Amino acid sequence: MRNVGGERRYPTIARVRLPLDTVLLARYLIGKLLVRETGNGTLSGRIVETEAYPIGDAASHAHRGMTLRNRALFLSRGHAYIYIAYGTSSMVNVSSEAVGVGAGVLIRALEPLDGIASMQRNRGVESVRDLARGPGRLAAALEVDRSQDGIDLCRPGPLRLARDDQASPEIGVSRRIGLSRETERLLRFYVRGSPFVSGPKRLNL
DNA sequence: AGTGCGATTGACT
DNA sequence: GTCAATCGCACTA
Repeated sequence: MRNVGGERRYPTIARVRLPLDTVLLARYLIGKLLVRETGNGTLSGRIVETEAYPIGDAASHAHRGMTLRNRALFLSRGHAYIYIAYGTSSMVNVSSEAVGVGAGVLIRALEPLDGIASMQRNRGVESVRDLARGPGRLAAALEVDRSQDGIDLCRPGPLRLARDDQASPEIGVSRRIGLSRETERLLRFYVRGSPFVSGPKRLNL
């Protein structure tokens, strides 16, 4: 979506447009845009991979109740929950239910759009394909960390969601990645055929 | 105050 | 394909 000046526009997504269900939201977010405004300009990417962590899911950080770390999961749908995994990688999630209900959608990969040169600098990597292929990588590329935890992604600000008027991509479904206590439910969604999707090949068919 | 564990990544065989 | 680095945080006492 570009205007005549060639600059991409990022229309925000009203909260009421977000599905009121974690799994539906995970699917809905495929093809939408994640936009990061920094002092040095705009960084953005198309969401090509998500995972749902719904109500009652034993693997969800919200499963054992609200804590200092996970409280953003209990905000109304469309707020950022950001945490650090393995001491080094920040993970970007979207809260996905009503206020007081803990659930979220993990954004696992982006197709880089604007600010690619900045992302390459942030990641120390040239390959555009590898800039945001993986949850920790995309956070590093977009300069996202715990200081954006709790931000409303449905309002203008340093981190937000945006629409993109493109043909709806073909969405694939698989089990989730990287969980030790694996559930059998199909809670991972991705753009079929996209080179920007993470995960083993057999899960991306 | 101490312990154990990851919703990962990058380096390596 | 394997494997270890790394540290914030929840949990136990």
